[in-house]
Amino acid sequence: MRVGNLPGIRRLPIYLHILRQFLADGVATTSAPALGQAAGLVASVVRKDLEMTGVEGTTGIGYAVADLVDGIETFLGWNNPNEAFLVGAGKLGTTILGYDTLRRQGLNIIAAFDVNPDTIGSVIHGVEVLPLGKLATLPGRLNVTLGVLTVPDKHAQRVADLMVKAGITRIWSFATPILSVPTHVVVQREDFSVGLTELLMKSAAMPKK
Amino acid sequence: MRVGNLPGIRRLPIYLHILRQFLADGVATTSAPALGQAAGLVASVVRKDLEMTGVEGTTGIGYAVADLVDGIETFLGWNNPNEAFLVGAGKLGTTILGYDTLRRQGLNIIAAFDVNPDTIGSVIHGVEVLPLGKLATLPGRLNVTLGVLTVPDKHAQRVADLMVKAGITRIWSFATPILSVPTHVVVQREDFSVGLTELLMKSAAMPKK
DNA sequence: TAGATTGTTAATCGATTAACAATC
DNA sequence: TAGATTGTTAATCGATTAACAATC
Repeated sequence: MRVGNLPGIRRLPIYLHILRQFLADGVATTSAPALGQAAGLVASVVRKDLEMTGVEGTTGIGYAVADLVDGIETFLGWNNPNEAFLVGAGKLGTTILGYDTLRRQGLNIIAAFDVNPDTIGSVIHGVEVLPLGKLATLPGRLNVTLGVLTVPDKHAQRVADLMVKAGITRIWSFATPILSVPTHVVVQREDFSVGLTELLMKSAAMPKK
Repeated sequence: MRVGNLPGIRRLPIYLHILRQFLADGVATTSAPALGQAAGLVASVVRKDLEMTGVEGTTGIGYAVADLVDGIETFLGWNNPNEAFLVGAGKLGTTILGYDTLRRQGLNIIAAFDVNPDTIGSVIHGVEVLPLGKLATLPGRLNVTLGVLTVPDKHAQRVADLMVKAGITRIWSFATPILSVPTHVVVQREDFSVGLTELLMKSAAMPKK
């Protein structure tokens, strides 16, 4: 469960955005100082981060932008998306299903589950909504171990239990409760308020202009 | 722009969730070891984090749950929400406007802006949608410096420029591009893919069961 | 008193930054 | 050759963890 250099991994998507912009602008070669400039980081940290991906630069010249884009995407697993189930096809679930970008960022939702008879059987953004009951057997049958949890808070733990029982070992949760799961299951909790809080704290620490 | 102990600040909302659960369960007193247990952290880190908030415990006993809830909320600024404008009342913007929890987490959106004639004038989850043109003067008039950016990626930079010109100094952006802004403006970029990537990396690093 | 826990200091660990030889 | 940049090592910085005296 130890992941090498998480802060560095978090910066990779940022480089990717910048590099894609470079590609679009016809820039074929870049350098650690140039990327750092664009990302607001010093060159050393950029070099260390890029080293993770295994992409090599040329001394005195820099890096090929296309190599970096490809290398980062491969390292992040973005050009080999993971099949996933989404549980809870309500408002938030629908937003996620319609968020095309995620498909290019490692996530391929192949089915959704819900308890609402009105939504069961419908197709949301190309994904069919199945009755929650089917969750028990489908992950095992299709060998899917990644689940997106977008049910209301009060059902989160109960549904998480169902997911775990069905063989889901990786849960990306958008519900607020802290879920308790067996040790072999990894939960990533998405908490909007963290980013907002960070923003408020940072601006409070800013020198008044 | 230096913020003391950002990792610690990020953990505070987690404690808060656990503590609220304790309150609901009628638990009046807790301790660093107990909180650490629930959050998956060692007691020392919990004590250090709680120290930030200024809440004091009692040697040999622990902390009063209600004190901690109040102390953390106050420290995070959650019981004194910041007035904000939202720009881009599309799908994502609508989801944010309907996300009640944020109101209890420091965000009070008082108006939204859009260019779509169909949505202008409508009221989404209690918030009126105004024409984008009004953005130029309203922040200054109402002394609002916090803005939520939920426009499509291709308009993000242009709209950010408008926000900055209007006096917004804190931008919470849900658009993917890296925005360039003057140094007195703080941008917090919300990137869904970061959490997902973290989950995939963590589970890849897990021992196979 | 015995057990538990705080607040705080010191030790450890990991990430950031600076520096520089090698090289295009 | 002169300028620039990589890859890597060493120095610095900050966060995590362990330890413990004070105290309820």
